[in-house]
Amino acid sequence: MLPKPPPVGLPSRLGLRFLKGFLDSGDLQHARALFDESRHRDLRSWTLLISAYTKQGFPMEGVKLYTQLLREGGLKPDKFALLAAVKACGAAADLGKARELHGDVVGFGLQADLLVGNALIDMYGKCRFPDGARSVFDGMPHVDVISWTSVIAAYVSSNRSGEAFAMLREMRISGMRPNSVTLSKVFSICSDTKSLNLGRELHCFAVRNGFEDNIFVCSGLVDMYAKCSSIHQARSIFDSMPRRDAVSWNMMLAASFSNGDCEEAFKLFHRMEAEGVALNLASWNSMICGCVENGRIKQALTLLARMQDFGFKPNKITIASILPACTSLESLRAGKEVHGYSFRQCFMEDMVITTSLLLMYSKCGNLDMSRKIFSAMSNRDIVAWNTMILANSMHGYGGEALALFHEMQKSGMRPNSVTFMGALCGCSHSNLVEEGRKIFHSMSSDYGVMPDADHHSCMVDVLSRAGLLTEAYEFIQKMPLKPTAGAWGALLAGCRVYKNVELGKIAANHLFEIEPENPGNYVLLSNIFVAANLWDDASKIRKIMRDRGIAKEPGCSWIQTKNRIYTFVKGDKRHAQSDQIYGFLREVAEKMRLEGILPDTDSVLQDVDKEEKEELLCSHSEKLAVAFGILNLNGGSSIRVFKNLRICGDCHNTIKFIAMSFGVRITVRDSLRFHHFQDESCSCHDFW
DNA sequence: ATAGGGTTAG
Repeated sequence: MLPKPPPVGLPSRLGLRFLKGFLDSGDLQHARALFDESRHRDLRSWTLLISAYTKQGFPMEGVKLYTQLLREGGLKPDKFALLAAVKACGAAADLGKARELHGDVVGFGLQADLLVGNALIDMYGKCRFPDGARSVFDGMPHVDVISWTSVIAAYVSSNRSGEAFAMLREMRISGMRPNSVTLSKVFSICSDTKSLNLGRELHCFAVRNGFEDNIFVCSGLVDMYAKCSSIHQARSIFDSMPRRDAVSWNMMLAASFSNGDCEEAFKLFHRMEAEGVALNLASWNSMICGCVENGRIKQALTLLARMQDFGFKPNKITIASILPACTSLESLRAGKEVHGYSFRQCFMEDMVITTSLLLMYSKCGNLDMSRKIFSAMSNRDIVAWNTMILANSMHGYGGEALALFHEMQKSGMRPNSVTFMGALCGCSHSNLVEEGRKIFHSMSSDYGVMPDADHHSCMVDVLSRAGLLTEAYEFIQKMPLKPTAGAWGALLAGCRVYKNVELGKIAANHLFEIEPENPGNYVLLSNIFVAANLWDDASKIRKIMRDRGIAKEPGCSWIQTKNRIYTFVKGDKRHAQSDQIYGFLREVAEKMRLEGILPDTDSVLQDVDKEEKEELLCSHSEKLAVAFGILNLNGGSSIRVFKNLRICGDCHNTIKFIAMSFGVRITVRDSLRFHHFQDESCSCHDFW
């Protein structure tokens, strides 16, 4: 099937034919090997290979190849080689290289060429440098629709909509008629800024100018209306289109998903298949991504398998869409598989993918792997930094989170609102009160980022966890925004830890108003009463819960060993190893007693006697899962347990004891954070 | 040779 590699040193004409053969069959690796071996590389081979790298999604390689051509080729790049390099550079979005290439074009005297000029404009636009695009445009002796459109597109992609519209006006004044591409570019301004009215105006403009039946324009309109949350308009345009291609269908798929209507999306997808629309990779990706966004993880995975049955190979977009699914499943196994695939496909240069991997590993409990990936990243954007900061905070490494926060700024990155969430969250989990205060106040004064409700809640958390409950309460009262459930919830949780009944009641009453259905708040308040021996108040709360039909969310823990996930609820006896598990836990409890570690019975809801309480504690789901993990270690040295609620104090003590006496590293992810038990301590320093 | 699908907080 494939052309055999020719012997080294073939005349260049023949070598080129073989090179083309490899490239046509998409075999970049063989093409490159042939190219590297060949003695007579002509300009055409260089150009072909650069374009091929760009087309296959590895533009950086294309740019490198161009640099190599200049350095060692002994050949002078012609117009087509430059065009290929400019395209590669645009796809790589490398502004530094873009400027160099611009210089080369001028050096070779090609800046007046229409094709080259347009390519330069496009390149600068993709590098998010519209001023560069504009200066190329202004220097061109002749421009066409493509030049105008590309400048407008450059402004659009940098969110400079004012200038984009100004250019559109100038274009019309100059007598140049916008074409369908121009229009669809301008539509995306409305999509991004959600300006429905502007979109409607442009829609009218399109109709007046005879673009009503244009497939490009209509697809753009579908997308624009959908993004402006006007799904009905989007649908009616889609339905009235005289012709539709895969892109129009894909737009409508995405529109349905973003409207939360998965059923409709699947209906459309099946209609595509039935009507013989050529499904492409983007169609599958839209389906997978849409399912993940709407929490339909299983369906997303099924689609991933099915698309491969149909002969489609997952690309970077597929991987970036499926990784959040692995993350939300907390499936380290699936995540690792995707990591391996990404590595083999050379996707690890892609920041979106590496950032997703960072998050996947940290949410699955493997922070070390996140750190490895992060330190291997050659480029880091704001999202990558934010994710790494947050990962450290989640795992209780507030000091590291703050170190990253400062390192990020040293590297010239400006923190945004998400950055501050991560940093503050790190402060609250690691008891860094002074640092938290400083950061919170610096937000508006030094960085011009207005703290939103979540930042405020996080700050309440910082104060409450440190036991500064009065200050936390005052902070809430002085908030310029209406305190959310998050703020009161943080205070209430602090009141439970520090046994403050008065403030606890205040916080709880606010929460009962804001979210009357949330059982957690009732349970917390009841726990506070129990700890203070206020049994009557505690039972009143339980009565209110009964009357309102609110049930405590059952605690549930799970652990993965080999290929299965084992789930445990409180008092679970369904497992084959049940007897062993309870026996193990009784032994541990006895050993702890001998060492003078007493059971922490504060978190038992019922007013029962002490022995019963201890019995109840012994059957908590997280203990069962940990015991199961230890019994099934099979020579392993670490276990990972997940829990849907917060870990209880007694379980925390017990698991710490188990980790120490068995020399095992135990990770427990509860509803708030990660706990890493190793030797005789937990990464949370008993502070959560 | 200029449309479409992707990553972070709660």
